[in-house]
Amino acid sequence: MSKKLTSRATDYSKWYNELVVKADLAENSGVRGMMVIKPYGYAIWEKMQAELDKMFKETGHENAYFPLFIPKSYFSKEASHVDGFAKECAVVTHYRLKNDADGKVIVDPAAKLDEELIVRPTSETIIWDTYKRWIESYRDLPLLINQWANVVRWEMRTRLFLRTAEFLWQEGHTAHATKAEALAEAEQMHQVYTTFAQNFMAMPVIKGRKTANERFAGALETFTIEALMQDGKALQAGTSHFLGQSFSKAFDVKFTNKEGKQENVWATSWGVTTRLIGALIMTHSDDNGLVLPPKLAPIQVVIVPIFRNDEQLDLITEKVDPIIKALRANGVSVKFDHRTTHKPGWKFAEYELKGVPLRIAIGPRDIENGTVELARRDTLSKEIVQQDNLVETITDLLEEIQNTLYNKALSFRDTHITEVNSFEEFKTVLEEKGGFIAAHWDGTVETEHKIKELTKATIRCIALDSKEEAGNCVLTGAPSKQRVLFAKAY
RNA sequence: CGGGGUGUAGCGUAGCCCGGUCAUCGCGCCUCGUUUGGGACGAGGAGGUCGCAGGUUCGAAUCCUGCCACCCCGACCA
Repeated sequence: MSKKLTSRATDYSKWYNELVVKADLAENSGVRGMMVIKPYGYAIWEKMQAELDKMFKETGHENAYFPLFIPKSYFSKEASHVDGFAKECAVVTHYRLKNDADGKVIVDPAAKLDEELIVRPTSETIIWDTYKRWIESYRDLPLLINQWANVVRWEMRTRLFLRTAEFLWQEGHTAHATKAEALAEAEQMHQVYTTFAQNFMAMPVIKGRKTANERFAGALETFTIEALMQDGKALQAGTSHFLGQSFSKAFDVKFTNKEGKQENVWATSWGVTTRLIGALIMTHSDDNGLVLPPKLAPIQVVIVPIFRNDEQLDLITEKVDPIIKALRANGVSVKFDHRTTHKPGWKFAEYELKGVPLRIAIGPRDIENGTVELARRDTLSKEIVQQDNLVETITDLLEEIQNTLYNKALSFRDTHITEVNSFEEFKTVLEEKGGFIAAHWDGTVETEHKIKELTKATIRCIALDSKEEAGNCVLTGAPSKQRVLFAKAY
């Protein structure tokens, strides 16, 4: 991890390689697009998990775990659902290997499963099969459950972090007595994701609804948060679905209401994935590497001592120890990198690459003057500050960096939402500027498809805060009541 | 699955068109010394079935055939 990076901020593969390696599997495996997440990248995911999990618990949810394998027959119970996932499923057909006559390992044909098992691409089916047995009365509702898990979707084409064959995620699956309550739940989780993206990832997002065409397979309404990457492409960062009664009907999940009558429950599901790591990278990175918002940085402050011999290091360590203790007491994660195997300049570059928000350098000069050198990752600026009040200086700065990153991303995003009123303008803005395009749309799937075909842009969402405004569809000229947001997306 | 491209040391690569001291260079790794406030320098060293299998040839990383893997662009998608 010491290669000098000279690529543009939008050449994300460079930083991915610092965080992950692609799986190096056996020849002929046919397994592609898998990723190994290295410890530093996984630490970022763990921070995300911790913060999200806290928010889920605060909104009344509990964690549970359901099986990795789902019997094939479960998928056929909800028609639109199987349509959505059938083309990208990994299927288990056997449960044993053996050696053949030549000593080669083969699949034992005698160990064929009667019913194939599907490696979950999402867990709706197996969870609703379980809920059927858990829900009897209105007293069992609402059922508010989340699962942290891995899922597999055999995509034809993969992209590191954004679309890998296996990815980590959380999936919430809830059951409610009324339609209104389920809808409120879907909206609530939409807000949780929005808050997480903005407050923790320092990533502004647009809250919106998906068009019928872009909805989750089986959903009546899909709420989305859409983010904008530095290269002008949009990224769907999280979705929350109002599933109506489609799954409760497909899996026959009924409860007895207060009047003693049987009713189907109302459902939601919602999820975010390791794609968020990609989103984080693509929102804030610069040519020196990652830039992490302090609230998700595994290391918030790194201390690099500058010394020529053991005596100097001892002296520095003596000064630094109470600083580290004080910082940790204030909830700041600190790393003191006193390795002798690397020089200070090497360490500076290394922690910049890793996106550590603040760096303290301390050497003989500082010992003499009672100072340290404090460097910010977001602005790459350095200043000499007094050791007194250092903890306060740092906690303030971390907050400022968090805000600076958000505001920078927000102003980039806001200057990349363009209103257009003709198809010519639509194409020009899309090609030359990128970002979101706010345009009128006649509300038909046909137009949606046609625009995608002509420009590769899709409707990212109908923003919740978009105001009613009479206009004409940018493609067909048919009347429209509001603008929707188009973009090229990952 | 269609269209394009690539496979040479841990990583990145030169060489391929025009077969023959061509297995090149950089990074990384190991040893010793000098260094240490922005990715140090010198000297020495280790590391290769040139993707795999055939074929042509006195001779193949180089030419031919087949296969495999990976990357990019499409269809699909968080």
